[in-house]
Amino acid sequence: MISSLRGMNDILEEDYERFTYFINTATKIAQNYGFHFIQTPLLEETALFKRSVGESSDIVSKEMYQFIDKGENDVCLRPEGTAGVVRAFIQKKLDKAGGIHRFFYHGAMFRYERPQKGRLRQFHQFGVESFGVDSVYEDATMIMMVADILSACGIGYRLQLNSLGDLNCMPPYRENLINFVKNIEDKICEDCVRRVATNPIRVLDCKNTTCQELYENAPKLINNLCSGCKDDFDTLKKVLDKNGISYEINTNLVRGLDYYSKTAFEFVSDEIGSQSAIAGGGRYDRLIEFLDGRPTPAVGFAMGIERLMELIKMPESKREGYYMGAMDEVAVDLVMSLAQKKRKTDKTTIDYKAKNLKNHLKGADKVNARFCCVIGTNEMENQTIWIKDLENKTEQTVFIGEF
RNA sequence: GUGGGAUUAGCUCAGUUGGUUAGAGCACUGGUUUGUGGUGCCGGGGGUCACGGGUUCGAGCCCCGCAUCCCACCCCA
Repeated sequence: MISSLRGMNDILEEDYERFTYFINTATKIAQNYGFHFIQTPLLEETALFKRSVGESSDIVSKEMYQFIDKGENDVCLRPEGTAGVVRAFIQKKLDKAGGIHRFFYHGAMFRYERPQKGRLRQFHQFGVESFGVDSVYEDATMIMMVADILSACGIGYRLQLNSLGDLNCMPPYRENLINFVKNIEDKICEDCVRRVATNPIRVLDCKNTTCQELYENAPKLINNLCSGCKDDFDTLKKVLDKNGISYEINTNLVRGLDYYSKTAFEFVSDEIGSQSAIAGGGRYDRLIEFLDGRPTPAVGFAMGIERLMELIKMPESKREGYYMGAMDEVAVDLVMSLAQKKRKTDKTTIDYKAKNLKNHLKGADKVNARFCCVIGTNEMENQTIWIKDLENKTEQTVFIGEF
């Protein structure tokens, strides 16, 4: 037997229902916020992700499905969604056109990681990107949109907030932190030593308790923001307060992708194990110019659909459509052609075997049909069809011409 | 990539110190004295016990390997 590759799942039946329900719910909300769908390729030039996500990140340095194609292009399956959307934005010259452009997308992403609960090699994200708005109110809008989507799906969450600063305040802070950590380098764990070289900010959320104690007195970026970043962060908190969104400040919250600045946020769930981040995002004002576009402010987020799947509360499924069957062999052909007509307007299920009424009612119930329609010898004689409404438990017999 | 646990029917799981033909519930399927379901009763099909080796007179059970899933690290949605 051939099975699917490790970390790559089929989505069908119940899972597909949930998956679609989520996409539909999130799509409706994104549209209400004025966003438009964008679809970009699954395969992109490898350089796109090296430049946007950053070569120092684990995602790019060891988790990409990368290969040389038959035209000798260095390509890879997308490990995240933002880079492709930004590439499309620039390629369509929307950066030069100016104005505001708001997009949402959903689709498969690929990362070669060791799978566990909530972590797959092929997984799906729903994401949103906004270009051309530098107001921090847009950041608040992003957060409220995520909150709306999660609430609409009945999903509980905690929201964590941080500011990563900008070009004015981040680089000096970074130096500061590196100096602080270098002084205690002989006491920190191996991972942290490595982080100082690759992504120093990440030492702050090391899980090692010894490290945590050592970092307690480390400088915090939130206390070293420049006035612009501080004002924005204060405004963001104020807007969220006014709109009833509760949050906690997590000074150790660092986005793993290099392109983020200023606002960073993460929605976490306590119900799904260690892969607890269900949505994450923030501002990335410098990414468009990194990718050779005209400097354009931007902010976005992505949600991991598989991580949400088991948390989604689905509405109860309602009886729908028709079930049709014959109680006598001679009626099967008639049932078939009537059902074919019915399918033009309604969901219709046919049973091709002649059965007694009880079995047909059971069958109608099994497919969750609203109406059970049956033709037997009596009906054949009178050219009628017997219909039972399985919800109201009412019955009627109508002429075939009126069905 | 590192460490730990699990794997028996479609699903959830029993299976005694190694001993005849491996079980249950649900699901599926058929029947059920004259044409009324979701909720009665009776029957039926379905297992290379994940896979590959080994020990043994004999392995679902013990040993080794491997795959997948789960958990933690790591990373992140």
